[in-house]
Amino acid sequence: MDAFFASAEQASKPSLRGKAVIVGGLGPRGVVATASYEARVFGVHSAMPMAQARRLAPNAAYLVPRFGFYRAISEQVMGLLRALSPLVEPLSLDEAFVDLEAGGAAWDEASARLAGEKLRTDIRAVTGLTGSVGLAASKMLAKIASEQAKPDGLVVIDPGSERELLGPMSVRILPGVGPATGDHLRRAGIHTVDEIVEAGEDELVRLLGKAHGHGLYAMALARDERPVVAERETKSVSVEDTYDVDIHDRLRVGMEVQRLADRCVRRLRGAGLSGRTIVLKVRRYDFSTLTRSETLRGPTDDPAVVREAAARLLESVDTTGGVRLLGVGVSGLADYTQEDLFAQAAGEVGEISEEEPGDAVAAEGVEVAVERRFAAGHDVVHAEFGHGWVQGSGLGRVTVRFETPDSEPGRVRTFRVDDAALAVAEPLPLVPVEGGATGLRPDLVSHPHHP
DNA sequence: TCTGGGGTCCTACAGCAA
DNA sequence: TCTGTTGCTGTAGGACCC
Repeated sequence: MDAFFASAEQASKPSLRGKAVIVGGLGPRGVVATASYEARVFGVHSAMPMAQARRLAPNAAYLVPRFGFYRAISEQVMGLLRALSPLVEPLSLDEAFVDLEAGGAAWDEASARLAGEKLRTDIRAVTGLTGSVGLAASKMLAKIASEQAKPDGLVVIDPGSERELLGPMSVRILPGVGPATGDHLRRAGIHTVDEIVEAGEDELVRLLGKAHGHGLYAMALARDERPVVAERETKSVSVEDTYDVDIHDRLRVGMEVQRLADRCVRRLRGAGLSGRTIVLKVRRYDFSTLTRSETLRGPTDDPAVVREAAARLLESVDTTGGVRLLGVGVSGLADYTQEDLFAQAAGEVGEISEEEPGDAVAAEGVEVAVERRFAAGHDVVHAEFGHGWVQGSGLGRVTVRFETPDSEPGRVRTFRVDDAALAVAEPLPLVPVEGGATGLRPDLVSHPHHP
């Protein structure tokens, strides 16, 4: 999908179409998740600190991501992909590999092109958004092709033309070559894919180590036999928070770790998993990051056990100077809980403390909590004016723009945050669906409502 | 106002066992 | 019995990806 989060927001909010839209964390330490193409003109791109984005594009619309909304759209698209082949490997909410041959959906270039164009048409019809398709003989090349196809295009890499295409390109297009490896290669005088080939496999292994060296050399020769894998097992579950300001108080650090442990266990249990290894992650004031881990005798999904392990791990960490991030994770997963049978028999399995919004309210005050409820970009409904979205909030006020995916750009009105006529609402489907049925997940859908 | 959150994979090293 | 090799497990860190 093209600029997925930003495009979904533009489709949802007519007044943002054709405008610079930036989706990401809005706090003082947020980063950009997705910038619309209009915002990219200003130099804004993914992973850029939000503060820098605001300097580059002060007049853009800044929105918080709505993952539930994106997930619903993603599931529609993944459904279309699975109709092409059972071998679909999602990489993220907005990207997937499809083995067209395995699905019998394509057997040569012409049939592949046809399937790709039909897919693009279907994506547009079902979601109202544009997607791009890359067609090639391997995952690496399909990925490169889809990058070239963006936005709203289709690119085929003909079998036989791969080496010629790849040769002059930067090493950075190869999967697994990021900033660090890119620098490493550059210092060795290797800038292009051709220069990797010239350097030879032995030299690459010497520079980058065994796995990476062999792998990259193969990629440079356009040799990529990695299969499309439909189901991959989860290997770890983790949660982490970056705090708006560093935490210095050791007691507070301990409390945060407990909350993260609970959140992590909630996710673990939600997935029906348990795990043996507990990991604590600490990022300090100077951005230095360290992890501490402990492996238990057997897998657990007991919040008390995870909390205690995390607390023990914290004891070995020096937090003087302050911490900016804390995280708790569990790996060594099993899909059953062989676990603490003794504790269970004794009825000692801990309870997970109740949801945190409550805690946050207590800690930060009602004003902030209410403003958080009306987060920028989220949908609301007003008894008199109908469906809209929060354009901004602060000082006890919420500014709402009243419009829906299929309306004209709407008008803006401001309310008090405690206005009884104003309530949080679910996103509306981007494409009107006949017969009352809707394409979105039932729990994300509310009824169209016009002011 | 520098730098999110959720993952995966690889490497290196220590300790232990065969 | 001592020594060296190998392989596995646990731990820590780093790179990369979206």
